[in-house]
Amino acid sequence: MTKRTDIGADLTKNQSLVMSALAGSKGPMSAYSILDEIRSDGVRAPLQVYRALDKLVEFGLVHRLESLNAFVACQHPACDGRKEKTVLFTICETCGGVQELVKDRLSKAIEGLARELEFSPSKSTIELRGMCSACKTATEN
Amino acid sequence: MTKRTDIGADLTKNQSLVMSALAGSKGPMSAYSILDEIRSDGVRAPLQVYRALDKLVEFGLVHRLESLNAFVACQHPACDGRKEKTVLFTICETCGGVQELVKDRLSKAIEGLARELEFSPSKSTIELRGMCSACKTATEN
DNA sequence: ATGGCACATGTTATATCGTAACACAAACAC
DNA sequence: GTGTTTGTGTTACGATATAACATGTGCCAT
Ligand SMILES: [Zn+2]
Ligand SMILES: [Zn+2]
Ligand SMILES: [Zn+2]
Ligand SMILES: [Zn+2]
Repeated sequence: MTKRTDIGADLTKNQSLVMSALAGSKGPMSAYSILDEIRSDGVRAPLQVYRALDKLVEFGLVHRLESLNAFVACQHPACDGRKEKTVLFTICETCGGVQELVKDRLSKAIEGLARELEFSPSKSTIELRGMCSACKTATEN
Repeated sequence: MTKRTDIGADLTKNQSLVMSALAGSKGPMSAYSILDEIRSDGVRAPLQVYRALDKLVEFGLVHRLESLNAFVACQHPACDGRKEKTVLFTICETCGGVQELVKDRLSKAIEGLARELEFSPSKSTIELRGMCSACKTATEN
């Protein structure tokens, strides 16, 4: 009961439930809001959700947004699996929308910096908070 | 009792206490560990610490590390005041050391990306977790 | 087959991080 | 003085995350 090479395939029961909740959500979800969604499926305790999230993050199917204490389903085809890439998130504080990006120039800049500092990153967090283009045009009414 | 144009000058009592605790610490501190440090000075409740931290962050004297839920005194002369620059933190998971950097290449990459996406950032969070050079050489014994 | 192992699960209790709501005091503007 | 802003103090609570312990389930080496 494990393989996971296909997106969403062969997850355990709790992992599937958490994944579905996230995949069905427009924006990021907190662990507790995920729990509320899947209580009806028999999940009762926060720990069950956190454990599933840990695995999903490890698999690269879910990302944690540190500045929100929340989680999103991976939107980026290039994350495919646990390959460590430098991912950036934009988070619109008006509509709550999150966009996930991998940009070569940015990755290069980070890698170069790490080399220069002789710092070995195991994980990078890059989050931009602000206003997305859609909300901006909506405000200019 | 406010001016703050000089580092650390003219902070309120609670702000000074929090600032001193942070300045005297080698690494980042959680709000509650700051509270423990300054209980002896008459600060009793978390809210007093959080309020002081909010102001200190606003002044640019303190930064919040989102991936740690903790705070550090600003190490970077160029942060001088509340000027919004793109700051990056390296966080060593072995020794707990934090380094704060402002790098032009990185700032440019972020700015370019934001322009390209028509995203208007109000705040950026860039944190690299990993192992610092000192801990690496210490491990290669 | 059976005992051992790895891994997922279930459950209770607790730790840690952060804020709402209300009251009061000091500084300042007019 | 009176109103306004800003900092403060206190209680209570909400939100996020983990410790500790017990159970179940598939796998597989002996
Ligand atoms: Zn992704
Ligand atoms: Zn938006
Ligand atoms: Zn700084
Ligand atoms: Zn180190």
